[in-house]
Amino acid sequence: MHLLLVEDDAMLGEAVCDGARQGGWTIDHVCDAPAARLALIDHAYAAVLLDIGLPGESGLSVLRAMRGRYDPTPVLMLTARGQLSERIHGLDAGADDYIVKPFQFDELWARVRSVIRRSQGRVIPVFSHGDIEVDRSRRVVSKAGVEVTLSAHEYRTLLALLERPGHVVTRDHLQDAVYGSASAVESNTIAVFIHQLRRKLGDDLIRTVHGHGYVVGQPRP
Amino acid sequence: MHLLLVEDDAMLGEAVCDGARQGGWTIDHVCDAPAARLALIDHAYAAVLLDIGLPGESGLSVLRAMRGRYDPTPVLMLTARGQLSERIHGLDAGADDYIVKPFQFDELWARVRSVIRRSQGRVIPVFSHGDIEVDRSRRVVSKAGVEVTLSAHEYRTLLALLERPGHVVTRDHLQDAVYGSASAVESNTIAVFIHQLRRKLGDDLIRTVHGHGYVVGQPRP
DNA sequence: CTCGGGCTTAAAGAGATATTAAAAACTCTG
DNA sequence: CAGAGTTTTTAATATCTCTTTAAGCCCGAG
Repeated sequence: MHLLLVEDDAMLGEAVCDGARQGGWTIDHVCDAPAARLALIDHAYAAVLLDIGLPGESGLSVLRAMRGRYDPTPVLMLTARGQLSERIHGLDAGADDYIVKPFQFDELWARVRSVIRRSQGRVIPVFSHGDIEVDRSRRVVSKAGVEVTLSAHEYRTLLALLERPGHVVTRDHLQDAVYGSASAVESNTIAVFIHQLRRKLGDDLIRTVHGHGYVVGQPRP
Repeated sequence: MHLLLVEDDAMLGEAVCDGARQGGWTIDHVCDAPAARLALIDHAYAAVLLDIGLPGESGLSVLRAMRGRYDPTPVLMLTARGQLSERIHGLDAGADDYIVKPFQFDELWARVRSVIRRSQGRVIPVFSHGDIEVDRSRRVVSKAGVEVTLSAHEYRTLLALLERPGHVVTRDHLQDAVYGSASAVESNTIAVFIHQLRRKLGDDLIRTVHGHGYVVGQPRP
């Protein structure tokens, strides 16, 4: 079981990571919202432990982005004492539970187990389109049952497209998905990734919409 | 039959070890949770005698870690009188039985025999992948029926990989598996162990996933 | 037909991983 | 307790993969 911890306090973060590993989980730790975004694109986690009070971009916006693209991964908010409105906003935005800092670790793990258990009914998404399948929990992509290896950037590009089948995804959006919103790249990297994806997965999967971007999905009538 | 005793009280520990040897068992004795973790990775024991009230990290977390990775080794908790909640948590976390300190040795051995007998039905895992076999109870690895000798660190690295076939295991996770969570090593030790494993077991077993870690492929169906 | 966006390619630059070999730390044995 | 043999760590180098760049070609829209 893979968890994601989004927490800027290094001490607390380390402690939570240790605890998680002792509990038999594996856990990734990121310190800010942009990193969290990228991690969530890369993997399907069993649950996310999300500090709301992040420096810069708030944890809430990460949560909103997740729910905006129908990512059902359970989210447990970590909030500071007294921030009642944060909690309300969080639950409103689709968090599954919250715990107030400072907390007992035992309680934290109990809540994590609880949100995971409650989410068992939900399906962990395995994107598929035609003979292409993406298992996000293993980070494995296959075509006609044969495993295909993708680089990190190729994988992120593909996921960003598969998340909205039938919708045109702009180059800018893809750039965000690959590099985070602080996109500092020039040149035609996205075009190159698209080209690699087509080479590895076949020309039919990704259609280009001239002047707009790319689509995965049924040809529009 | 091999037992593991996790107990910080030196006197009691010695006494239990003596008793076990007289009873025809062999027994390893460790004094804290991290040591217990490592011992459990190294060997498959017939049973674990686990003191819950350890200094530092609780015995419960050891138990949870075991069950978290589906280690079916029977666990007999040693608890102090009156710690009812500990006992409940322990059984909850997957302990097989408990005994209250101070105890009669006769009763202890009766309970040990009992949990071992009850566990006979369970399967002691023998990992295998292709022509590679790992017998955890004997700590023996063989390739195509020929025994291969691995050093302690190589063995731990291999087990950490085999525990999640088909999943990418990060370098950090391997580091934890080899050194415990207080990983204080620099340099590329993990890379070296992987290299040795490939040399001894063949290049096909462990695949590297660039930027993520290593995978042992799913056993061919 | 022309223009601009899109595609393809190859190669340089980064970054990650593999491979060594030797030093340091253990272990075992006499 | 010393010395031989092993394991573990370090570190430097080599190799490989991924990423980015840039230049030229192709194609669609107007």
